[in-house]
Amino acid sequence: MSHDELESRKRFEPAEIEPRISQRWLDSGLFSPEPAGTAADNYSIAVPPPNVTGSLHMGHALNGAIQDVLIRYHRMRGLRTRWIFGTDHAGIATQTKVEQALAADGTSKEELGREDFVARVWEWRREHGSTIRRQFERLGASLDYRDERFTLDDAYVAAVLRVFVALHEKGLIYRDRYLVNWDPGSRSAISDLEVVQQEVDDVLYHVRYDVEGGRSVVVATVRPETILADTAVAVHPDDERYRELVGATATIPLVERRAPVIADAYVQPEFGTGALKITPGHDPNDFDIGRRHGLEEISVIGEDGRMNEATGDFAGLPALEARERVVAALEAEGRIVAREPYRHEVPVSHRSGERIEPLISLQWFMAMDRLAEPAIAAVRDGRVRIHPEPQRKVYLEWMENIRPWCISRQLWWGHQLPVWYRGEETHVGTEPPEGDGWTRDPDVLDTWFSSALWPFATLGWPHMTPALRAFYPTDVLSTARDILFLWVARMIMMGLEFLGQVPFHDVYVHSVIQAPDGRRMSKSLGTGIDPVDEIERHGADAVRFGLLAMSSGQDVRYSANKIEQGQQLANKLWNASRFALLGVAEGVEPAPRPETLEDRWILSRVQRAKRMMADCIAEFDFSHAALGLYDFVYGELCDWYLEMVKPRLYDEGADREALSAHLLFVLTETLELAHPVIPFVTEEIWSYLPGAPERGLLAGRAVEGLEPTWIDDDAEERVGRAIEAVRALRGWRDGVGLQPGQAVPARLSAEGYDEMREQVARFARLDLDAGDAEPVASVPIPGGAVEILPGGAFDPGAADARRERRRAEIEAEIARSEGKLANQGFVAKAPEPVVDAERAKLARLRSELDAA
RNA sequence: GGGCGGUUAGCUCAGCUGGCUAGAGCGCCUGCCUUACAAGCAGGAGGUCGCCUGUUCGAGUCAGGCACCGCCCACCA
Repeated sequence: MSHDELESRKRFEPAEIEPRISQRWLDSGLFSPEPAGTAADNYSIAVPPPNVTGSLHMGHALNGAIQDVLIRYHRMRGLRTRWIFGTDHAGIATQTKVEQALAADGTSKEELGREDFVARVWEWRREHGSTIRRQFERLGASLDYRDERFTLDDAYVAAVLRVFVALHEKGLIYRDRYLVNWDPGSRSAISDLEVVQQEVDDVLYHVRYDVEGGRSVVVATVRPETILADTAVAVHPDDERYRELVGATATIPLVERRAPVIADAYVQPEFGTGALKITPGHDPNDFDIGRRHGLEEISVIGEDGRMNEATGDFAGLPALEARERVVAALEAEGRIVAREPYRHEVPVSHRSGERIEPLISLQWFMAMDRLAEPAIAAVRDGRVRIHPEPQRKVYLEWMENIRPWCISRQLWWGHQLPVWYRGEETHVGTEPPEGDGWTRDPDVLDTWFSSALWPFATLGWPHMTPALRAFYPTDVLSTARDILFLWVARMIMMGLEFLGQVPFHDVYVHSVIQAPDGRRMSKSLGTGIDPVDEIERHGADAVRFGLLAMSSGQDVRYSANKIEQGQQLANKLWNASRFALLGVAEGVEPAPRPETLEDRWILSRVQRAKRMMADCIAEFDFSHAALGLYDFVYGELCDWYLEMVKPRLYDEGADREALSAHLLFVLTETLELAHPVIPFVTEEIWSYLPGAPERGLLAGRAVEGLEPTWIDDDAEERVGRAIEAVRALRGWRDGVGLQPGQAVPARLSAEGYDEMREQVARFARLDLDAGDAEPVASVPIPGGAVEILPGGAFDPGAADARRERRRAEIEAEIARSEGKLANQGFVAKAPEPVVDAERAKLARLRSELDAA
């Protein structure tokens, strides 16, 4: 780490530095603390486990940056900190991916058989499962990579089965024939949450059914093929038109089935014909109506999406083809009364994109209401805080209307149900039953079932391990909004049920990053931006900073220039550090040794910045944390303090020891402040600080909180005033055409510049020892003015014009202020401090006008 | 259909419990290669805060309505 090397590295080059720093962190073991103590003393976060076959997208990168800020910040507060890492087996997603690979090889999972197929998926995981881990490393995420978990680890499987069996014993998990969302794409049932609505154009057919006594009724439907499964016709109880028909028997066309005309308030008299065909076997509403009226539940469409053997001539046809044939047959009988184009929303599988086929199926369900109750209470009473606030309401709303969860999936990749059958017997247990002739239920559990156990199954539950004691409950759960119900709510329920404690104290729901044009970022739309590419281009610090800076309580558009801003910050800090490190006296260690007003000022400003950071982190306000850091580094440290310090630092004759110590101290505090946001550049700079090798990694440093005695209002006021004066003077100089380098003879006639006189003169290039000639111009500054003396080569016309413009502005503002103060309502009703402030402002403006 | 959020400079966004002469970054204009950084420095232009009503001494900030935009939830054939 030689002086020369530092001298030559004029830019921060993330590509060459980051891998090295990353390796040092990994080798240090810092991210893998020994479990000790209890969760109350420690800090932990369980990462939302990415899909094992996945790769890093913007959501991961943002969430990674957020969690890493929290983790690094708390680790640097000296807490034993663990960020639990692992991946999710992601049932459908992974199975689909491997199936596609098999198809490309000209084979299929059926050809392989279940056992070989599952072996293939494990192989796939060995090959592709570490991508996302390496990508998180590149981001600088200080996850515990040494203790990686997978939701199909043996121990994890044991936890899942135990939970299943326990809930079954409590009667909360049960098997039922029920209408489920059947996804013909993955050929599995899926849960309500995996269904999305999609708008399609359909035809609404009006079909005439015969009713006994030579009467008839016309119903409207978009799915004529389900007529074959109709078991009733329903009308509204108050519908005068059909009053006579209620209780009569209708005949279902084509199948000639006798079916009652029933009255049910669900029917909307205004829609269509006001009469509704009832198909309990293939429609969720009809299913409910059917159960209310004790109707038969007939299935005509099978799990393959084709008409089943009960449909006679139609058997074997895909439902859509059957529709045309059914319509043709109805047409032949003259039963199609009308057809109208109809645009509506239909349920579609989120996974496969195929249209959901509601059908009755024997599946396993979990009753949710009893589990939801304590999970609602935990959020209501604040044991779990959800940020930002609106999400809390969304959570409660959903939980209060929770419905049973279909947990069985007809897949091969996942946790196979711990259920065995033999004839009429059913055995549910963590161990297979005794005796012969048992077959295990082939179904696996919904992936989210195992994810629900994540915060404790990763820590060794059901055993009370040191890790579980040390890190459960975790502190924060940070996630995207789309899995608040799918995952977060279920973790709270399971945590409370099995551990008796909430799984985390705070839930932070972060922004969704949209494409720059406001559309969703997605591969298929071509709107995705790969965070790894961005890391390569700009560095991990830049990407972290940028994502944090653009995040907020709501969705945001991706902003490339925030990433660039982050890169600039890293580079700025790097160069500011070079300046300090190359300029300080040899052999001096960092220590607070303020000698001058500006030394006190910067010390005070650093404390303010630390307070800002602490507040922002406590409020999950990451964009202000990042931008506040930027402001401090640019607007205070670099623009002013480093510039103010230069003459002293460059004065070879002076004793620079105190200044050097203080400068290094300020740098140290800045690095500590910045590290959670931009860990790489700060760690790199840290390694150059005198005495750094003995102090180890910055990432592992336990940092003091802010020191309140260093907050110095007096220094802030005085230096602040000098800064304002310099700005005014620079603006004036520029406005009157003075060359930047040219000194101007001037006289300072303003209050409060005792210690700052020389600095102001230097920054504004004033020659303050220019005698006592009559001034030719005057520049107002706080507390008075700077009078410009003859001899400066400036444009007097421009100066006058500028002065006039300024005077006009001030006069306008004075008029406004006077008007306000003349208003009796204002003086009488506004709070006293506000009125006083207004009076002070008016006085200030008047003196400014005098000076101008 | 219900709920939530947004609409502030050319762009992306800040503006907490009402007191603002409305800010930042980028972009733009002007001037500077000033011995940390030209991926830099200094200065500057640029906004009737979506629209309408109201509350108030005072509204970007609060209330009501309207108009767009986005998201979530929901079983109208």
